[in-house]
Amino acid sequence: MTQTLPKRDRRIERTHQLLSKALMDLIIERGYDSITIQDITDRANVSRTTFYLHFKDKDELLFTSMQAIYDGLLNGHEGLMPLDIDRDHIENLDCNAEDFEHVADYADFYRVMLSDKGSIKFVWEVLAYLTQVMQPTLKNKAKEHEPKLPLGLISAFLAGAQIGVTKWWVEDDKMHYSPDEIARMHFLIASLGFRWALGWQDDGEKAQDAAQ
Amino acid sequence: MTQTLPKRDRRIERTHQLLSKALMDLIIERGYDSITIQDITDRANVSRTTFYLHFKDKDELLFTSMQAIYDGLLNGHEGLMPLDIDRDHIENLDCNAEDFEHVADYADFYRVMLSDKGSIKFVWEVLAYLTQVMQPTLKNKAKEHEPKLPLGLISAFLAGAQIGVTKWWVEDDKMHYSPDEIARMHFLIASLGFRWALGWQDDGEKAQDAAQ
DNA sequence: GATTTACTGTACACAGTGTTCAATAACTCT
DNA sequence: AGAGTTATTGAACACTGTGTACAGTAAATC
Repeated sequence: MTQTLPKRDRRIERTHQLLSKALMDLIIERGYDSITIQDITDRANVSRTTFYLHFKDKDELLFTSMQAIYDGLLNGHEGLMPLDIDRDHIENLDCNAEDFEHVADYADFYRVMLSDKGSIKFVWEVLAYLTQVMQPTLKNKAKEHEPKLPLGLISAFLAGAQIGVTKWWVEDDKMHYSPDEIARMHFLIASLGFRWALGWQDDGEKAQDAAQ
Repeated sequence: MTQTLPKRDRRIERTHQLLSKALMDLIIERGYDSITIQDITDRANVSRTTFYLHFKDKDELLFTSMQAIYDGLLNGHEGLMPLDIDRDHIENLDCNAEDFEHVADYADFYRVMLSDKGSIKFVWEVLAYLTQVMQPTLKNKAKEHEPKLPLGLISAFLAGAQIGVTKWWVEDDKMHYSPDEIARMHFLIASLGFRWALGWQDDGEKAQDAAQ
């Protein structure tokens, strides 16, 4: 699977690592947008010319740097989610606990990137990632019953909500809750709705009537 | 209420309008980030020096320009929401139809601003706006029953979800659904959860057991 | 009509981008 | 270990955009 391509020059590997590390550190220290290429190469002890030999711009470095991390996450998801359809629905969709653990691991990074000092491309990338990751699960679920809303809308809703909750968690809640707790809470409100979250279940029928 | 302050110079009014209009048009044509001050002043037929006489930077112009629009929206919300606690819960929280109508009115603008070519500060501004707007309603609701989750988390969840749905609506759905339809769908999944949206209600108890 | 104030064009220093080039250092491969 | 390849380097360059200063002009207010 991990093909050993024409053996990459060690210098390339080193440069990539140095630049990645420098970027990540700088993001945490000062935010993304204000960082210049010069800042990155200075920190990495690499020539600015070298940077352009490898990357088109800051964004390309960022996304390349994220790739490794996200590959790991995605594999985790793919290993768990779409296949065991017969398991309990609840546990099956609850695997986003991994997402929140991942956020906890890189908390400083996400706190910045999900703030004014972050990058909009990054936010939408995360949104797209979340959407994509839940797609197979939703499709499987949809086979069992007739969905009442378009799947695209459902995944857009859930992905957006997850970003909102994540931002709240790292920013306002200061990660007071554990990854497991926040994952559980997110899962509960996502699956049962704010009606449940606010503490009343009695008038569920009313709302469903309103659906027509 | 609309206090007639020391009577603002007509030239100031005119410059503000010209710059606002130019910025909005340019955003729709080319996206936000790539626009320069020079672009704006060229389009507005105003000197670049004049720009700096009024605004610190592009962001300041953007948010000033948005203010008027959002003031109107907020007044709509405040007039409708927090006061009539005794009305049906469902209709009471369904007033975000206004939000989607507003998005429909400025669809081209939102399609850009909620894309890679948008502005991250704008996105978080909208998120904060949505959060703030639903706060009083949630607090009122919370008085009636004991909330099962922190109110901050609930509003973060709902605000994020609304942005996700809005982005999906203008971008992927190409606004095939009407504002009313999308508002209704959003409200339904928000209040009843994805479990309902996917078409099964039978195991609601299971999930609630999982809450402890 | 006098006075105040906003607008204008030009000019400047500055910061960051993206590319070129020839010299040098470090790696790979046999 | 040596030949050949390739990455890195620093200096230089043109270019774009920012933000400020200033003095002259136009257009408001009163």
